[in-house]
Amino acid sequence: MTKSPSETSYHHKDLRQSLIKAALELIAQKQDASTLSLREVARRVGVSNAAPYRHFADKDALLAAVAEEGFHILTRCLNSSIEKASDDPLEQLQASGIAYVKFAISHPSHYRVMFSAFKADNLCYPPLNAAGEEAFAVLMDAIANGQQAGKIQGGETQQLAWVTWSLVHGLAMLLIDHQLTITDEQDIVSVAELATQSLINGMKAKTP
Amino acid sequence: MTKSPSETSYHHKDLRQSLIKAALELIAQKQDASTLSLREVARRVGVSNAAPYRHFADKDALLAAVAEEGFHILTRCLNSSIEKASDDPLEQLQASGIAYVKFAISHPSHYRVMFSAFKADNLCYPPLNAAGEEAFAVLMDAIANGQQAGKIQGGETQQLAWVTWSLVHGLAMLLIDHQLTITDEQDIVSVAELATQSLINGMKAKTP
DNA sequence: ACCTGAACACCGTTCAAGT
DNA sequence: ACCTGAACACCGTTCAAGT
Repeated sequence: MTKSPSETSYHHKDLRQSLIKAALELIAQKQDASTLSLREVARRVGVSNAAPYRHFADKDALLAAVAEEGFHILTRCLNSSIEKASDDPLEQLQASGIAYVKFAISHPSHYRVMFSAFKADNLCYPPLNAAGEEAFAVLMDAIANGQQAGKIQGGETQQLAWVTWSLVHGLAMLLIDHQLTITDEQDIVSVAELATQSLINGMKAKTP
Repeated sequence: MTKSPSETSYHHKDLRQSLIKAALELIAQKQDASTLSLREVARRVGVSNAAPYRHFADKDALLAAVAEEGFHILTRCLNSSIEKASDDPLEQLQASGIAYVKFAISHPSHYRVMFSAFKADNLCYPPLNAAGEEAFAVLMDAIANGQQAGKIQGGETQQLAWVTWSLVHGLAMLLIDHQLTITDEQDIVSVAELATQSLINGMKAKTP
């Protein structure tokens, strides 16, 4: 009986993917992702301290891969919330904003890693950049739809999308870091509704 | 000539205050405050690794003191922006929002330390909590003034303040972390104006 | 080609010992 | 009372050496 390479303590089928998976599992268990160590990830996979360096340039590169995965999941959450909403572009925009906040509070540590890894001006991790822009594009498209339907004020679509992103990102961060005195899940959704409702109201096209 | 205690390599006049000051200086120099080490702070003050532990329980306690100082400065910035504004409560609210974002981008590392240290539900550092609430109270008062003047919709003042805080905090964080493709100082102010203008517009009392 | 073992330069933190 | 020196248990990262 010769063991297959994947069963020995030596070769792994795909150590790269195993490391990302282990990092995700450890991050999900922690309330503070900054305490995650590369050695800890290696230990969980059952590999030496140095092994990850065959697949990632450094710790940041692994976290970038983890962040990329997070943006893909976020994009799916946002798209699915829009599909579930009505045909009204304004309701779609609000639904995606609420879904955004819900995603963040459901995966707090993962969300923090996403936003400590993602830099719009940094071209070190192109797939991460693409994943981040893909998620942002959902918000931006929702606003563009509202503008084309004449329900949102015209003009700088990108700037309005930045403003919307700021609102949901800020609320998400304050909630994740326990900087608002809210704990009840329903109260969180209420504030998210008030926030998105207020901003969208303020961005509405002026009815003649 | 006997040297005074403050001049020997041994006693300091006020090592506690010197450590906070050194930490602030080091943080101001760094773009990433998470790389700040306690040993580095001790080295800059010219004291042993263990010395800080006579004045702070641990590294977090020093960072809490640094964060507290940050919230005091922020409070002064917000109040001063309101004093400079017109009598209109809505303009005062917008001015404080813009001042908030300007403070954050002027002291990015300090701002990050403030929001990684401050926890509304954590009573470990009461002075930090008080300083954080003091800054938040400026925003909340501005909104309450707008409500009393009949210019902002009535109801949950605290929730509206949370929403406003979310907007400026989110914009601040996205700017600090270079997640928006803006670098020009004037463009930043433009977005901050658009953001605060849009939200305030959406929170306005309905004119009969 | 892929991984290990051992090493280097750092941490945060503790504690006996010095003044 | 306040600080030092040395130690402990951790890191991230590198590199010769193993398979």
